[in-house]
Amino acid sequence: MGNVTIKDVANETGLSIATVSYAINGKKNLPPETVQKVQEAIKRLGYIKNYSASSLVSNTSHLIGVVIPQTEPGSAMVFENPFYSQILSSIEYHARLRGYHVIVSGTNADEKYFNLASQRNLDGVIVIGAYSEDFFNGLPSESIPVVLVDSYLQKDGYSQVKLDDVQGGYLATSYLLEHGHEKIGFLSGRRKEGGVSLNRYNGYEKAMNEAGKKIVNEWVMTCNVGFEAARKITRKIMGGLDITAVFCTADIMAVGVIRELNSMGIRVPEDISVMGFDNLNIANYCTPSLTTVGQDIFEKGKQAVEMLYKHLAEEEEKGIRKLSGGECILPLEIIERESVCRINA
Amino acid sequence: MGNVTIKDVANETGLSIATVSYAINGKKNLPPETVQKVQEAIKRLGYIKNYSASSLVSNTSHLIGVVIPQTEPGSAMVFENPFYSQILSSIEYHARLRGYHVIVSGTNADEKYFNLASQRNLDGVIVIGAYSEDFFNGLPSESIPVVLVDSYLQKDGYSQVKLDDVQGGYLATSYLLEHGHEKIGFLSGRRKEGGVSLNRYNGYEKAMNEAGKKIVNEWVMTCNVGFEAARKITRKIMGGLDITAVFCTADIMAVGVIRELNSMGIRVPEDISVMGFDNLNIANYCTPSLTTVGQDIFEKGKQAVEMLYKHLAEEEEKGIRKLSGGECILPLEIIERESVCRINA
DNA sequence: CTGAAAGCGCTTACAG
DNA sequence: CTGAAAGCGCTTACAG
Repeated sequence: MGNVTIKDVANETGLSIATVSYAINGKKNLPPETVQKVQEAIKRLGYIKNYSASSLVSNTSHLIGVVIPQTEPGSAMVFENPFYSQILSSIEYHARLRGYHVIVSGTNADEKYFNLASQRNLDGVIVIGAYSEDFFNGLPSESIPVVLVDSYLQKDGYSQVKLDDVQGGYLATSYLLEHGHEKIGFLSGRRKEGGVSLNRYNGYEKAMNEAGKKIVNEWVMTCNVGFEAARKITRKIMGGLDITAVFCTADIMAVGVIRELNSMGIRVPEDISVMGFDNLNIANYCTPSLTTVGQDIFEKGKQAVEMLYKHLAEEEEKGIRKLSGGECILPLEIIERESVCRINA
Repeated sequence: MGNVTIKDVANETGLSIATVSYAINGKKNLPPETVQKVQEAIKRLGYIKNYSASSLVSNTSHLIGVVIPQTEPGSAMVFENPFYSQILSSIEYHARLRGYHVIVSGTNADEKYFNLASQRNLDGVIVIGAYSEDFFNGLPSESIPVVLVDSYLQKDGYSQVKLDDVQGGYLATSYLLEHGHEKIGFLSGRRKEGGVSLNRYNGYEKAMNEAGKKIVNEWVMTCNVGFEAARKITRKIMGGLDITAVFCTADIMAVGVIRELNSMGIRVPEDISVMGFDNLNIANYCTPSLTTVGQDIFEKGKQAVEMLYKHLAEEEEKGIRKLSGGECILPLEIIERESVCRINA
């Protein structure tokens, strides 16, 4: 059982528990032979540190919280969109490398998430996605580093990992324009002020304007960011539209669009070209495979962890709790596959 | 800050910390007015229980560990296969309903996972997938409930959540036979003794035997359980095989097969019918959509949590630490979509 | 270079 | 029905 304690190690070595603790944590610089004696005893006894105890006294738990949005209240977490699982796996991996464990959590609409931070003495929190302003109330903002991924909130003291979404929308649209498309649809989730969807729309608009192309109102479509919602809007609207291409701001939507166009007998890309955004695994799974704006999700998760870690290390070293509120903007690139073709205007 | 303690609540109410603790945990049955006084003070003060402290003294953390296999060592977690993210989301959700938090973790090949159980005082562990025998060494088996999901290890005292895989293989194959197929290929991961793949193979074999159909050696194919591996084996082997249908023991493989057949100009299902297993979301994403043996992943995650919870509740009530080592076998059903067609033999 | 001791915030026999 | 007190396993000034 895990009931070998620091006390047993002290007895075994003939040292005090204080010294054992110092040795374990590399605090005072003890003579190497003392440290070694302790390490040997630890191995011999199978000692394992009790984080509950150390967390209680030192106020650091080596635990980070990861929050993932819950679309349908009352249902499971939003793992319909593989984006979340992909970034979560990257976060877990990099946290582990740094010696942290990860508590994943959806959000109870009724309960304040950040209670968890106090209950568990979390060292930091990574928030993925967009939340309402009052989600962040009750967050001990000066006391715990928070990294926001893909959030459009501009909170002081919070670090951010994001994309240049305007640029992404611009890239995608330019790519379509270069391939001869002029009548280009746009499909996204709700375009909220400062949000990802609106930013990508702005990029789309910018590219269209620069190319001197008009955007027809009906080309701009909105639905939930999901596979089924995208199928539905494709069936109801997109099929009847006079467009040669559509830019979807999420791969999960683009895959839905392709799936439905296939069903309707509308050929992709011959009749309609489809462009996505994310470069998820599923972009390879559909036929035709999806040309998309690629973001590096693995890197995104890594950066989130690294930003957190930097704070934590600084805190420890200099005793600062002041957060820099840094920002990290990751690059984007076009990933060419089969869902877009060249046409002659 | 979260530094309102039980002591503050005691001061506020004029009660002792013991009584406050009793009130919070509903231990002795205190008079309702005492309990209410405490609850009011808690609300007023914004008291939040410190789990590090309670875990330290009571040896229960309200924390459960979830282990997910890591295919490529050194890379991220196996979220390539959406199965893992889907079940994880179900587990997190149901754990949360029960008041537990979830620590997700891949496995460092070098390190013993179960250290985590001691370090964090985990109340229980859910292990998803198959692991080598010595993964389980160092697990405090009598002291902490463990639920194995889709494991083929027969460990005493571990609960199991699984499928009737033989039955699943039988169902899939029978479905194909009923649709007139006789030359039916089989694609799975490595068929280890007692493992999921071998069991599904046995179901396949049984159905073929009962129908009086011979299985040709080359029809039985093996590759990694992944999209790319399935594509590759399709290109190299399956294309040249004299079969009219193939049963893949995982949707992620079936989707790879369909994708590659599409690329090769082999029509699905007209030239080759494809059958999957799992009923993941991606079964809808491909064209044609995938006919598959459906398991209820949401329910699987739920059962895993419930089995754990049952143990935990029993422990608390009767002080038993003896595990029942129960078993839960979930039902399977054919989900018809478009990737299988009827042929005339 | 090392140790005795206080204390982190809880829970839980035990006593009254 | 309620409380004083010990103790869970650590860390960390402080003293020597």
